[in-house]
Amino acid sequence: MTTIVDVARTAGVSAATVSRVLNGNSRVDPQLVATVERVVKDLGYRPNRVARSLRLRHNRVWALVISDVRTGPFFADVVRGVEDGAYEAGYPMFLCNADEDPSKEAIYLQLALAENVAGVILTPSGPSTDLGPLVDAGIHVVLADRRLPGSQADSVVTDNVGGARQAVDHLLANGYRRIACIAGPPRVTTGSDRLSGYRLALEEAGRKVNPSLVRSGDFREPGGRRAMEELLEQRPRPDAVFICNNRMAAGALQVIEEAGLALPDDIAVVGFDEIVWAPLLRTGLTTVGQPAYDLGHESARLLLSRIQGYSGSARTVLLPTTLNIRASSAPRSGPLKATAGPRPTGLPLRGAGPGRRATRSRRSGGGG
Amino acid sequence: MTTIVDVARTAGVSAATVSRVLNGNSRVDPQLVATVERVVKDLGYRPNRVARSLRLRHNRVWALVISDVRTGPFFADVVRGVEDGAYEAGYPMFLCNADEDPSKEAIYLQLALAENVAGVILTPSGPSTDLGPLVDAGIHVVLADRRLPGSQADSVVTDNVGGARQAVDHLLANGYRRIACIAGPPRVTTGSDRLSGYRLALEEAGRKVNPSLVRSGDFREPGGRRAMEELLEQRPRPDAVFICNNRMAAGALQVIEEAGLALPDDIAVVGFDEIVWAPLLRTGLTTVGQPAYDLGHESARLLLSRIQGYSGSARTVLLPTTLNIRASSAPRSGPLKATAGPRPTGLPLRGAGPGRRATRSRRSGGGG
DNA sequence: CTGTTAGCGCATTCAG
DNA sequence: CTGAATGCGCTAACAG
Repeated sequence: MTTIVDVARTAGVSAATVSRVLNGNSRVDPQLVATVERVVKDLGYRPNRVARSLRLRHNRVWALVISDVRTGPFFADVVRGVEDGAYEAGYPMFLCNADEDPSKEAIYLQLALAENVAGVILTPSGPSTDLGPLVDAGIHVVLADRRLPGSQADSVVTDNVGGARQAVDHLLANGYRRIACIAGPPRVTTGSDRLSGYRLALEEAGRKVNPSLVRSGDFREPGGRRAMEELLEQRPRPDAVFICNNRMAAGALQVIEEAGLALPDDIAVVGFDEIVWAPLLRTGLTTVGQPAYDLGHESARLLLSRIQGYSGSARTVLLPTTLNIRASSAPRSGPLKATAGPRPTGLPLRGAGPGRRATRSRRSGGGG
Repeated sequence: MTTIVDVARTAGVSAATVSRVLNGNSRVDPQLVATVERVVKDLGYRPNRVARSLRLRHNRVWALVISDVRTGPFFADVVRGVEDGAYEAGYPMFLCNADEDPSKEAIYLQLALAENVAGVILTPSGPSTDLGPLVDAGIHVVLADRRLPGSQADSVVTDNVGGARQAVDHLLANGYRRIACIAGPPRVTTGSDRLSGYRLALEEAGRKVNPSLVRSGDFREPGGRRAMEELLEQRPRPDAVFICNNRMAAGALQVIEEAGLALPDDIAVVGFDEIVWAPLLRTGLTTVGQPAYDLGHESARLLLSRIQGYSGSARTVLLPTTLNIRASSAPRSGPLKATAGPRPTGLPLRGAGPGRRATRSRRSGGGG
């Protein structure tokens, strides 16, 4: 391994001079600069980042602590957004899968501390995530995807309440009345916010929330399966279901198919998170799309601005969702058993075929 | 920030002693051990990993250099497999998206060098990837997913040749005769190996490869679209297509749908990479599944064994693929225009409906 | 068993 | 403008 002193020796200068030309923040005789640069090249010298970090007392690295890269395409896209931002800014990035496990998350946050990273982008595993030690150590933190009530960190989230509300509004408008919800885990804000949106939409429409139509999954396929199985046992059966993420949707759709039910006639479905395959499904799946890549990239941008010295109060970036309407939520056909509430409005009979692929976008507050 | 000397001082011992109790590789008076451990706890002392790495002259970190986390579920699963292995072994991991770009890959490999990482798991961007500097520096390298002909590194790959051959065999057996191929980029072995498998299957069946039925994409959706558009212009049209990864399959399926063609009657399809949504597609998609997570995890295992001192010659782990048969490749119906070759065998008429979901597994050599 | 000493590779004083 | 000296926080020699 060739060090800075090797370069200094063969260039006939001191290590300090080499350091100066390498970092270019000090005046050095152009002649020496040339010599040093040539020697650096000849010897293939690469500064040792570990030594540099020790000396500088800060480490040019970020840590990204998320739940799981595998979670549908969503987190993978977020990761890529962050990685691009980190790369552009010249920071490598630790990838840490906390896996919804607070203790694993804690271990990774301690790592961030021990590595003295420049910043952390974090998807908190729950409300008890403790940012204190990081903040005390002067390590910048940006929350991505999930809020952490009570914390003072910058955060970037999608409009979960608005997106969910829009989805349920859409189902109501299309004539569905017993709308179920497969919600996420309540301890994370993506879980609770989407459920809030569902509730809000129903309440605003003057209908009350039927607790037996709300099931809570864990954002994974088996949870979606279980929840859907339970919902299908309800009598009367729900005529629609809003599913709060794509992995649960995959599980739920399998159950629906195995039960021999058809979308949307037997049951309408709207999922959360857009997927490439949505239009290619047996019945095109209506989804609430999130700008996952942007979410990651925006988090990176906020982190970078903090690292570069911005010290205003905590910023919250709210990203809009998109409702991608497909056949799985087409207007209801058949008789309406006016279950409750008003609004037996004139409803179009089965308008949208599988070919319909309208996309509406809406920017909305209310992220809470 | 509290350092080892702070601990030493308040415990009334030397820094060396603190270091010894922390690393536990030397005998220390139990009484002192207790004192030190309590002080460590009281002060919330966390050893500085950067300083430790500098002193030890090796960094307890891995670098994972892959093409793109977002590439379908495949790389995300690989990443997770690696991450789990790294976590279990107590190593954090840099995530580096080389993005099929040799120069970006080179930058990340230099980073690995400058960070003096303990090991690198790499999906080479092409044949010119240079492992030399890493090897010279004593940094262990494991190749994952793609081979690097000429290198001496351990590698973990799936049986791309065998998987592709099996897919095409399956299409042949089901009566398809003009079987097209949307191949990956030839500079990576996953691209070339799958194409080889396609060729082998045809040749073994005594049919020759029609170059106008082979298109090469870039493993992404737009490439799949373009390739499929070109293939559909061929006259006579191909009656089946083998698509070498899932993102290209998504693009290709959209084109097929837009053209108003039905699977498998107008054209049969087999894709590479299993996806959760495959059984839920309009026509269930037959896929060649790869054990992506295992691939990552196995790579981690090989890397760890090297780090722990194993120094035998290069190992190659070949992982089996699985053919997941669904409706998109159901036995051909309709007349056979005996295009060429023998084998106008008696073929069953449209056996498998959408409900069929048989799965065959086959272990096979020939990874080349 | 424990403390003292030395240095990992680098950037930054402080003199010159 | 440049070089010598200093120390980031830690562990490994070496004495004691």
